[in-house]
Parts: sequence; structure tokens; C-alpha cells
Amino acid sequence: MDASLDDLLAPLNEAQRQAVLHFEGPALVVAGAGSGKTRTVVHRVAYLLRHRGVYPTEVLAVTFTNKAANELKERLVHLVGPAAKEVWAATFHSAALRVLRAYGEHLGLRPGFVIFDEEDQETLLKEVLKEMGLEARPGPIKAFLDRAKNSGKPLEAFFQEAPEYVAGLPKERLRALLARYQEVLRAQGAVDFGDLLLLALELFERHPEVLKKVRQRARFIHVDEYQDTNPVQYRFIRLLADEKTPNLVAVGDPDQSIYGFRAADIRNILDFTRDFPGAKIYRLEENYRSTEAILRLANAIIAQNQARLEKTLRPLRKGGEPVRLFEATTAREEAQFVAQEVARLGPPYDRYAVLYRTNAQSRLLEEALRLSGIPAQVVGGVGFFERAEVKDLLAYARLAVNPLDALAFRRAVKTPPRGLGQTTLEMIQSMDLPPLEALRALPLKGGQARSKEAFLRLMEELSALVEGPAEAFFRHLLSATDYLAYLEGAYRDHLDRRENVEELLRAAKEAGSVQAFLDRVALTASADQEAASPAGEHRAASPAGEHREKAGLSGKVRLMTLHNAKGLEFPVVFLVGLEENLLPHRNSLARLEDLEEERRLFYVGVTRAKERLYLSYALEREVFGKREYTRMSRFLEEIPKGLYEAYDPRPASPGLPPPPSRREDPEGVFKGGERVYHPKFGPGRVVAARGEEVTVHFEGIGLKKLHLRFADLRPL
DNA sequence: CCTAGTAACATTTTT
DNA sequence: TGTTACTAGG
Repeated sequence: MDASLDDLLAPLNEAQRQAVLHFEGPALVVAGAGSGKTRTVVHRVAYLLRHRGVYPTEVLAVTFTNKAANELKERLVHLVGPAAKEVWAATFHSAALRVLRAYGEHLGLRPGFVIFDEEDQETLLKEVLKEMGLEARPGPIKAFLDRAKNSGKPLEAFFQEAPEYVAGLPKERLRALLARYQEVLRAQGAVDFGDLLLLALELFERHPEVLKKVRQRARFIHVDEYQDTNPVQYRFIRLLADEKTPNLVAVGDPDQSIYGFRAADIRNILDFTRDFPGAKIYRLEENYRSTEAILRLANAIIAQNQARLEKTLRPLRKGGEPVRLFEATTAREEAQFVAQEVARLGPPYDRYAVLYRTNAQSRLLEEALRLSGIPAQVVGGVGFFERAEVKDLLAYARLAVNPLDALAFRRAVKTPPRGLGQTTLEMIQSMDLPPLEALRALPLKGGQARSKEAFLRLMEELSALVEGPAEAFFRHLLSATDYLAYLEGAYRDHLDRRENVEELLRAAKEAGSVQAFLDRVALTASADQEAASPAGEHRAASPAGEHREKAGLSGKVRLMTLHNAKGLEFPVVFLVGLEENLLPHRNSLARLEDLEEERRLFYVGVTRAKERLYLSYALEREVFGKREYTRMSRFLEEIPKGLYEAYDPRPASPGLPPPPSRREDPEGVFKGGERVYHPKFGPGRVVAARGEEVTVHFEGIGLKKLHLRFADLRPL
């Protein structure tokens, strides 16, 4: 661990070296896609620690995902040794949470406060709407609330600027509604996502002694993806960066700003030198990642944007495969094209990523890949922690940690069903007591009385376990509620759900305490999943890479939204759905700034590719089960011809035949041993067939009993 | 109280 | 199309 400075600088180019050697004062690193940003960041922190006498406990590195934070630490440990574990690497939200867990009582936050996820947030809004006798959709209200909280403006100021009607509610009603929402939220000992940063700011502003302490932990601040910071995050950093000598290094790329809907303000990065006078600027424009063909396309795309700083990525990898464009007749055909092309190029499959604008597009792609027997994994979408069975169990944990959590209480009481239902819950809600106390006070008879006692006893047992390891907590919960038996009775696919429960136990074991586990759950993003990791060489050698190997995730095609692809790279990228109304999305056509953000999204997608890039669109696509005719994206039209070529592999090797149609007369047509295909479970073999009931073995899934009347089972 | 069936709704992106 | 919200009947 005593290697010289030369070793640290050797793998870097001149611009990177300059940035790495930056010591005190503000600096902006404008790092184009694939310009070795992560390496520069890691080496710079290593430089501070190794050669500038900075203590690990003085460094705060804010990253975009928790996974990025962990990787940063791992690589630092690799460079400077285990002491680097003390570096504070976190997302804005987990950093804020940590501050609140440590000092939140100054604001009157209860120690066990929970974080409500989006679903909880909407549920609560629905309740408040009902309570106030208002008719409106919670979705748009939630969007308004989030924007308000992310804007960093006082709620009053935000209301001033808001239109007279939001989500069909007059402004004044909305104001009252949100005030009530906030009140109920706190009464339940909860905060929502947007609150995390706001509360941290409030803490800093009202308690200078706390700010002073946190500043000591953040004498050298590093912010990644700075182009995607919003005003609240900006203020958070502003407060932490000491005025006299703000040792702040911001890294980002204005061309990759894609979170406008989350109030990210691209001006934060554009105005950096004004905000932090004397800031040094370092530009990384040499691209190590992509071939020249890919980069020329990327440069042509982004050059169409008006609002940007001139910047051109210089390719280090000359030539390369041409970028190919495929026109499909239908979205299904587009998906089959992807599968066919992956099959043609062959394994290892983690070289491939399929990127799309909306989550809904994943379904066809997943199906097509499965039909071709290609292992694939959707990153994001319905996350692990959003599965019903996982949320059920988490409800108990939440309630044990925070008895005021009425939402968790309701979920816990209802599942598994235990003889306390709708009516009882409504009574409890009307009682204006913490839910458990209300239940205790409720006079019940017979079976219900027994159910009540049993539930209260269970919660007491769980409370006793709540300070211990999370794993023990959940194991007790599982046996006390006989939860697995409940799953078996309630769900056809209980085996899958059982596996999710086991996964939860593993995650709990890793997290330690119940509180830590819940926090981690709340702040784990889809991009934090193991499966999100790219197949880059340097990472494949890391410990995380080995772990993936064992988990069997290394050999899978990754499917994800363009947003989730940020920061990743793949040898082969398919960018699908390049259609008007999809990319650019129909909701982003009205305003130029939105349109330009869509273009940046396209740019981000293109720059993920290292060797090969496929673009595609379909002339026909189903939306809500209704057929829609589409048109090629304007982003493709505006690219000079010659930067990509039309491609159609079909004449040479005929595409997969359309899926066989369902049999007309279901009864008795499947025979034992027959190969069949199920849209959800994929290919399988019939084990037994009795009338309408067929037992099928699916690869990697196991036995499933299916009713032909319902299951869309097709012969293969 | 619970379940199964039907009606209504939803998709832009996410820490 | 897939999921959730609501209702009637057991």
C-alpha cells in the first residue's frame, strides 16, 4: 500500500492526471461518456488519502446509486487498503438518512421513523382525499408533491407559481390536502422520500452544531453525476462545502442530464464556476469505451441540442462495426429480431443489453428471449422489495420498529388472514389511537377476541426481537404466522414466492439489524440490483463479479430502461423502440427542454455501447392492448445518413416462426412428454395430462399444474 | 370475514 | 394487456 505517486498516475491520460492531482478548492470535472470518469474519481480520492494526508473520515463521495458507492469503496480499498472503508460514500438520500438517524431527534423525529415508499405515499394520499371528501387521482397529486419537495422552494412559493387547478383540485384545496398529508405522515412516525433531504437541510439550518459535526466528516466532497442534481441536493452540498475553502469536486456531463422530471437542474453544472468562484475546470473528452462508428453517431445526435456546451468526444478506438438500424413491422417482430441477433452472435450473454424508454416495453423482449432459450434479466421494473410477499413481511418489521405505522399495521393484520377484517380495521382507524393500542382497546368476542390476542402477542414477541439480528426476527415471524403455508394456499406460484422469502432472509442477514434492513430496503434502487452490473472487464475481476458468477447472473442479457442504463457499459447494445411518441416520449413533445432531454436520453443509450450498436423501431405497437401505428423517431431522421446502415437479417436466415396459435379444443390435446410453451414460464415438457389439468415441468422453474382453460399453453 | 369474479384503469422516466 | 378496486355470495 506504499506505492508511489507514479503508480497512481500511470494508467491515466494527461487530463485525468490534472484532475486527480487537484487538491483544495472547487473543481468541475466535465467528463464525457466513457472518458474514464470513475477511474479518475477513485484515483483522486486515493491521491488525497495517500499523498495529501487526508483522513478517510474526512471524505464524502456522493454517488448516484448505492451500488456505485460500494464499488467506489471497493476500488479504493484495493488502491489504499482497508482504511478506505471509512470513506463516506453514499447517495444523497442515504447520506441524508444517515444524518437524520444520528441527529433527527433535534427535529422531533422519533428514533424508529420509517420511510414510506411510493405505494405508501399514494395510499396515504388516497386516505386523506377520502377523509376530506375530495375526488381526485392520487397519482398527479403525488407528482406535484414530489416536484414541490424537490424544488427546494418553500411550499408557499411553490403554490404561488402553481396553476389554479392541479389534478382537478383548486389550489386552496390542494394546499389543505397536502398539509393534512404531511400531518398524518408525521403522526405515523414516517417521512417520505422527498422529506429526507428537506429534513436534513432543516437540521443543518436550525442546528449549526450538527452542521459543524457533519462538515468534519465531509471536508473533501465529491459529487458524481452533478448534472442530475436538483435544487435541494444543491443546497445540501452548498451547506456542507465550507464557504472559505469549499473542497468540492463535481463530476458530470451536461449532455447526460436525464432527470429533469425529478427537478434535476442542468444549470447546477452549467453555472458551477459562477457558484464556486475560482473553480478549476478539467475536461475529459477522450473516449475509451466505444468504437469510432458508435461515437460519431453519438456526437451527431447530441449536436442537435441547442442548450449545451460545445463538446466532442474523441474516439481512441478507430473504426469498428457499423451501427445497424432495423425496421420491424411489429413490436413483437422487433423483439424477435433482438433475440435472433443475440442467438446469432452467441454467448456469453452478459455482453448484451437491451435498452428501452418505458418499462412496459420489457415484456415482449423478455418473452422473445425466453422463447429462444436465451437467459435474460430485467433490471428494475417491479423490484424485489415491491413483491407482495416481501411487502407483507416487511410490514411486520415496520410495525415492530414503529408502532405508529398505520399502513404497516393494516397490511400485517390482513395477511395472512386471521379473522380481523375490513370492519375491524375501520373501527380502529376511527379511534384516533396508535393502531396497536386501538386494537387492544377494542372489545371483541369469540374467535375475533382470540385473533386479537394472538396478534398482540405476536407483535410483543416481535418487539422483543427487534433489537436483535434481522434474520432471527424474520425467521420467528415466518414460523409464528406459518407464512409459508399461507403462501402455498393462496398462490399458484407459491414456489417462486417462497424463493423470494428466502432471498429476503439472505438480505436480512447481510443487513444486520432490523432497522438497518428497513433503511436499506427503502433506499435500494432498481439500479442497485446485482443484475444491473455491466460486463466491463475491470469489474468482472472484482469481488462483486465473482459473486455474480456464483449467483448465475453473469450469463444473462440485461434488459433495462435508458434511465437505469446510466453509468453502465456493454459490448453489444440494442436500442429499441426508436419511434415518435416513445423516444421522444409523447409527453415530452410540447416543450423544447423536454424534447432535448429525450435526445440526451438517446445519447446516453448510444454511448453505453462498446463494440456493436443496434437501433430499431417498429411500425406497429400495442398500447394497452390496442394497436397503434407508429413512425420512425425524429432523432433518427435528423442524423446524417452514412452514420448507420439499414440492416435486415431476415432474408438470409428466416426469422422465428410466429408463435403457434392456441389450440381450439383444449381438452385432452396435450400428451405426456410433449414440448410446450407458456408465455410466463417459457418452454417446458408435459409430465402428466388429465383432462383439463396438465402438469408441466419448466426448465429452471419446476413443476406447474395448469388449467388449459386459463393457461395459454401452446404446443412447440 | 373471505373469496372469486368483474369492472376500471393505467404507462414516462426513479432516488 | 396486466394489475388493482369493488362487489356479491358463501
